[in-house]
Amino acid sequence: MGKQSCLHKQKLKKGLWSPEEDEKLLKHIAKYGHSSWSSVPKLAGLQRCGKSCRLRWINYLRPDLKRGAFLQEEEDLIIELHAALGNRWSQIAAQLPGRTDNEIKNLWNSCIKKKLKQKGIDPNTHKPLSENEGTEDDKISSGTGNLKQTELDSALELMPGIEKDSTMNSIGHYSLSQLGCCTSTTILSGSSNLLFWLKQSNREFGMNPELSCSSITSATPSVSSSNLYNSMDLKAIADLPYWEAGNPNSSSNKNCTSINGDLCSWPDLTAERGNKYHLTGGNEEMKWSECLQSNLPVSSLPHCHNQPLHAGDLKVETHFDLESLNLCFQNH
DNA sequence: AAACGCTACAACCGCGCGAGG
DNA sequence: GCCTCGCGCGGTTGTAGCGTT
Repeated sequence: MGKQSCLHKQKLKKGLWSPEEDEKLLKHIAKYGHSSWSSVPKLAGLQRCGKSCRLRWINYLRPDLKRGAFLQEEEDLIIELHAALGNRWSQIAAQLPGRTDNEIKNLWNSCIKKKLKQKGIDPNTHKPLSENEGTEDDKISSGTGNLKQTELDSALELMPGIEKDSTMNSIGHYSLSQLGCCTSTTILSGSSNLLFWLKQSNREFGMNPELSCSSITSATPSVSSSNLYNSMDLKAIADLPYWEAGNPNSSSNKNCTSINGDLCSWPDLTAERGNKYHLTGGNEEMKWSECLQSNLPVSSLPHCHNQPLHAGDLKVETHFDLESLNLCFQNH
């Protein structure tokens, strides 16, 4: 039997919140904060459960909420993020400042789904409705919040020099959203190499220094919003020879990607790749979508320093060989 | 004016997970 | 290792408001 609803524990009020209740909750949180939601109703003098108070605060009363209709740009971003993340509403919401997961979920179910269907696009797969077969079977069953196999396959298509092997599976898809700029981290199980790549869809570049892993010790590799990309073509950071997993802080092997404290670095592959994967850019303007489709040497691509990033501008996917990742965590 | 249907939004519910005892 | 508790997430249901008949 599942847990009982908090409303069963005692006679608590359900349904819509009155202005008086809102005021009580607002006053209480303004004065004392909400360190423990379970104690909020009692202290605030509300006949509600803590869960209900939390929901009311997050979805309605929070001062940083953006009210009003969604902009077209926001809808576009939601569709884009949903294609990458699926129904991970909280992760999607984290990319839209002032919007709640509930709000986005409602918009999706009541509006966006319908619009996509009208355009002949399956809202679940983001593919034309006619191509919709076997999607359930494509899902990978292990791990947390997995990519669909089809998503993994299409992502791997973006990886120059990477050939998918039969043991390569997505086992986890973790949010970087709390960091503001990036959307996801994926951990690959069974892949032989440590892989990084960045893809951005339909937006121009604007990013700057240094990929950084700021929470490697918490088993959720992530990218700091404050120090991002040294050069734009992170898709080139792929298919590295191996990762010096046993000693991530060592700089002895310059050909390895390494994690050194908060800094994640990668080798200049110029020599090995005949300039194809050179990580420093040129001065030309180019859209990322064009980069992905081009075979241009990366060195001819723009090098954008100190340009502002906006939520949703980037999709960063960081792929780790699981075994190496575990070793890394042990070493921290 | 009343009944009905539709839509968008608010709120609830069950579950999983992690922390702490 | 087990249990309890609190939190957060995603799915689902409830409800208010509006338009149509």
